[in-house]
Amino acid sequence: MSSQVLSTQVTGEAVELAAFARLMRAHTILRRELQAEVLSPRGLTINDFEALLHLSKAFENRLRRVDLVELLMLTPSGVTRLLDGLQEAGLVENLQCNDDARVTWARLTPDGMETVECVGASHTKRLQSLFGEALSQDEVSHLSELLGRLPGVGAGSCSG
Amino acid sequence: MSSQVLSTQVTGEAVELAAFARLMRAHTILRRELQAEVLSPRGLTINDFEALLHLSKAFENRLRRVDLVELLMLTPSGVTRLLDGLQEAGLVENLQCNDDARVTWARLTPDGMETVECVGASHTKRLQSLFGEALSQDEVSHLSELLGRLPGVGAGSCSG
DNA sequence: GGTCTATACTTGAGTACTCAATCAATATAG
DNA sequence: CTATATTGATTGAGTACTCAAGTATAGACC
Repeated sequence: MSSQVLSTQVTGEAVELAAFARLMRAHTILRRELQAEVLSPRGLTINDFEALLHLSKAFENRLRRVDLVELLMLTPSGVTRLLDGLQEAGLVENLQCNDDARVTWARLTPDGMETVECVGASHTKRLQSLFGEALSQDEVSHLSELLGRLPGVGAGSCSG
Repeated sequence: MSSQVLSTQVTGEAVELAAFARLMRAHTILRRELQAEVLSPRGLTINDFEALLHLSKAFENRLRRVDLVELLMLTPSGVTRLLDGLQEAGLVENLQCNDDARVTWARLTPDGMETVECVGASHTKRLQSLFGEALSQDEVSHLSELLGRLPGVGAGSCSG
């Protein structure tokens, strides 16, 4: 039992508290940066883009509402409203399901496809520069791996 | 040049993309967990609590609006509205500044002090259990350190 | 077949923010 | 001392969500 463990427990300054605070800050900083530099010019939010991205990777570029609920970590109503906006922008279209009349697919339009490719490139580039400013590629991988071990986090990711 | 680097660059599946996605997910999961289990029962949001926490650590338990803007990563208007709520709840009070008539201090009331102590304990406990489920204490420290190196993240933290 | 629960999704109301504009008090410059 | 910029804070309007409630379809049991 190291003195470090002792001191963090006695003072109440748990490492978990600092880690959480930094995670919150990192989230806000990265989100704002991407929003301002990459997404806002195209009139998209982060979740708009993430939805398009997931659709672009999905079979036949279509996904059910519930799938997006899980992938984007939104409530069903949140997804409904998100897709309302993307439909109005012509990036996504509705598609009835023959097997189950309850579900309506959200499918990427050609416009949506083009958008996700174009925006995705600068999104990734900006992200690489933000992370790369401070961390090596191995460190980014390690960060990703640690985050992925947190309960529920690994589930929705695509790789790594 | 390893094949790993090659493949990530060619496919566009950059590690940074995965790291970002996981950071987003981790943020949402932790935030919801704490909101539901710890804060909601007391009618507080995460930022409410963080504001109280920062005030409790500040000199004479008081802080200017602009200080909270920096610490909580909110806009000035966001802080105004946040403090409106905390004042109504009787956890914070306004205090005019003699040196500079533009600033109004936000100061913790005794009620606010009690709240931050009580909520802070279960907040920390829940956080330790969430992180502890998946990560060793060293790994949490490492995670925190990596996050702290991201541009702008380290600035507002309180420790190590 | 008829009931009963579960699933997919939408709607209305409310909230926690944001941005843009504004105001007042303070510092700076001539 | 006056004009101008800067800083601290608030307000109105809009947004991206949430929760609670509701509708419609699907599947399960008897």
